[in-house]
Amino acid sequence: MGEYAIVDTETGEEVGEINSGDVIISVHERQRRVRMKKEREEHEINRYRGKGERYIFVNTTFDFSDLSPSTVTKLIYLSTYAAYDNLLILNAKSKKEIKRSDLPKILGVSKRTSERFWNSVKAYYIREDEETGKLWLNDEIFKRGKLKSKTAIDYQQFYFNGVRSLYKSANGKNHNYLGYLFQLIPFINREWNVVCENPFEADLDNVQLVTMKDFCDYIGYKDTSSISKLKKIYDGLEFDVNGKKQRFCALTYTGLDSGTARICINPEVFYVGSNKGRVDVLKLFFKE
DNA sequence: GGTCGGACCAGTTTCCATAG
DNA sequence: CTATGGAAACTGGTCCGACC
Repeated sequence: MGEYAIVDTETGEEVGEINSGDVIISVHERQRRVRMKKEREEHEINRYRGKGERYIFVNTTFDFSDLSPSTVTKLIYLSTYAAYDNLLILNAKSKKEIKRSDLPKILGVSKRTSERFWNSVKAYYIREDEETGKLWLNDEIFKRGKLKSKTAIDYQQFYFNGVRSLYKSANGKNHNYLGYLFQLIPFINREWNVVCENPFEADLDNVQLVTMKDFCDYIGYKDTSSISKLKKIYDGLEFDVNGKKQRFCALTYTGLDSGTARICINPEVFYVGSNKGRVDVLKLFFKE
């Protein structure tokens, strides 16, 4: 059902329509995505792997922009329940499959909210086996286990422990803010875990960092008057790492202007770069 | 100029009623 | 009984004005 028409202001002719759920991105934004796709094809990386931790790869050519931020967060969290064949199971030992009716309990939301979540992911992101009720993640987006190195550059690596701990310690209202950053995964630098314009640049001098002001643009904030609120919220997003509290992301800035702050994501949640030493240094920023 | 905080509006979530 | 629609409550974003 069309809710709004797109009309040529000169001829008055109707040239298209906008439906509920459609997403509008600017020409500038679209050009950058095209450019980044090209960059991706020109780079490859050697992957650093964490100490026997479980993780899932998420295809970064998908930015989940057709989902609401809180839905993205739920989906990423749910993906940590995937087995190696992308079947969703409660835990690795019991192999008990997750059914649609289990979702409210796992996601920690009401039945109705779970139903709405399901309605937005069922078309593409998660497949339900009609006979058995088993749930499968779309393997174009999610992959567990080994990747062929040829395509490795296209994936971000999420750690189960970090994502789960983060999801559980952020109460429901903060799931939106987690989602904002999950949606920016295509813009996160592979080596340094900072939000930036050129995510494949390994040389720190050349990384074009994104400021809080740019971040507001990306996530659709109309002005920058909420930066200080955003800062407080992201500073307050803490989760448990081996018994110690850590921040989800670090906002670093020089001087007094927080509008120029840069955003760096805690590598305990996701990290795909190659250099373990860099990761360890990054971790310093997330301590209490 | 920038930051902060309150008021208002819009979007989300929950709860309940109703249909199937 | 489950699935869906809608009202009410709640949360988050914008606007705007006060205060550095």
